[in-house]
Parts: sequence; structure tokens; C-alpha cells
Amino acid sequence: MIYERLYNKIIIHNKTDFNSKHILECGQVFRYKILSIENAFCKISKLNNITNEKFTENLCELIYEVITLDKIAYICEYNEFYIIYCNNNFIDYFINYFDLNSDYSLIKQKLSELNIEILNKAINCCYGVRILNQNPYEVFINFLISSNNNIKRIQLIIEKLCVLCGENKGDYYAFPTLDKLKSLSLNDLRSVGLGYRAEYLYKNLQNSAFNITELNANSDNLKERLLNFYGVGDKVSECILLFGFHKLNYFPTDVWVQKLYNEYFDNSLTDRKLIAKNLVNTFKNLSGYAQQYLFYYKRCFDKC
DNA sequence: TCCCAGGCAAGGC
DNA sequence: GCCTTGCATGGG
Repeated sequence: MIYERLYNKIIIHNKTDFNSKHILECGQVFRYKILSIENAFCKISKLNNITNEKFTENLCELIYEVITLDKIAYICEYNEFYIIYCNNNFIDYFINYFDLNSDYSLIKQKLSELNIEILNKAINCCYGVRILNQNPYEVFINFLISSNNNIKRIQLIIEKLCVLCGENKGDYYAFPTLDKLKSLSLNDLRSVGLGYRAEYLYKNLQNSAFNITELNANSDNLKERLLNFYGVGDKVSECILLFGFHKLNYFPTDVWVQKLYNEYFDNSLTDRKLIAKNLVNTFKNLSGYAQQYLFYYKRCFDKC
């Protein structure tokens, strides 16, 4: 157990299996940002009226804000531990969200036993990555927007979408509900900079069979069902499976994974579907974890 | 100015 | 089935 659950916060004692920067910046999630200490103190104090609690802001090194659906959490990094603050009704929600009941020491050990040099290097750099348990609907929308796009722009578009039609929660805007998104016109969607992806979103939202919130995580043809949605292909569907449904036996393969594969595994193979197949064959039920360590490493640590 | 980004659908064979 | 092309947008 790496955490301690208190009535209005979660304390993470183990900084080798949890790193806020790694978790948030590895590409699985888009609504997060670094807060200044003063701003964070002000926001956190409002959460649960914790005015009588000593918030040791002067010892805090780094604070991230994370928003998922209509909920917000603050991850405060200290020298020896982390504290996650959220509304006290959502403590259990965020324990699950940050996947705190999974043993990442064991996962990393199993992966390192495969003796793949580049993976061990990636795990060494990206040691604090965890696969979040995100809401499938939110992940679906996010990764529909992600295609042929870059992460900075994806974040910007999602934020604009939230400001356009998400509920104003005071300190932040909630992720739009399905009904709110359905009420938008094609031009509304275009106005947030979606480009041609506006039609992907619009067609799905206008489709009465758009039932992403009702998809059964345990149905064995989940990927085929996802592929039926407009704008969802092989790669996007696998991102939804991994990040939205926590299906760890997929290895979403994009330009970055292909670059890494060509550099460290086989430089002649360019078919991403085949690359993904080979990688899943190698990593089996640990594919999703391996994917995040390698993807994040290739994007952010490769030049070091 | 061209190239690129967590790709995909459509059309031609 | 496989291969090619067009696609909105903004940053480097």
C-alpha cells in the first residue's frame, strides 16, 4: 500500500512508484497544469474549509491541478511524500483514478525481467508513471481530438471546449456533459479550433446510437464497437481501450512509438498495425504499461 | 515556406 | 484486401 487515506486528503509515501510530473505529462491525460503555491493554497483552502489545518505551503515543491469530468484534485509534492487534496466526497474516486491499489514495483519488476535495454532505460527515467483510471466518455472525446494533432494543441482545444459548454465551477470549468456537447452546432465545434475533427465529433454526437457511456468494459468485441464510431481507427480505439477502459493488452502505436520501434527493435517495419501486433506479442498483458514508459521516454527523455 | 503533430476516411485498384 | 491522398490548424 503506497497511500494513506485521510478524510480530506490522500498521502503518498512512496515516491519511487508515483511521480506527478510523469503521471500527468506522459500523454494519457490533458487537463492538468502547474499552479503557483499561493494560488494553490487559495484553491485548496476552499475545497473543504480546511482553514484550521496547517497547509505547509512553504515546504511544498510543486503543485499540479488535475481536472476530470466535474472533479478537481491538487497534487502537492514534498521532499519525502505527496499529498493529494480533493473534495472529501471524492477521496475514493481519486484513489481509483490514480490507480493507487496497483503495485507498480511489481509491474516494473516484471517488465525489467524481459531484459529489453531500451525499456529498462525508459523505466529508469519514467519510474513514476501510472496508468490512470479515466472516464471512458472523456477519454473518447479527448482522443477523437488527438488524431494527427499535437499534445499542446489537443490541450488547448479541450480547454476551449470546456469553457464553451462545461459547467462553471468557480475555479474551473467541468468537462462538458454529453447533452451539452450534443447541443453544439458544427460551427460551434469548429470555433474551438478542431479543424476537420469537428466533423468527427459532430457526426458521433448527432448519431442517436452514440452510446459510449453505455459500452460494457467487459464485452469481448469492445474494440470493434469502438471502430464503428466515425473518426475512430486503430490507434485512437486502442488509446480509448487503454486509457478509458484500462485494457492493458493494447499498445497504441503512433508516430513516436514507430520512431522508437524503428530505432530500437526493427528499422525496416513501417506498418503501424504490424508494429503494434509485434509489441503486444512481446509485452502481452503488460503492453499498456510498457507503451507509456516507452512513449513518454521517446517524447521527453530521448535527447538527454 | 515547408514540415510536423498520440490518424482517419474515402477512393482507386 | 492494400496503397495513396486530402484534410484544418498552429508551432518550429
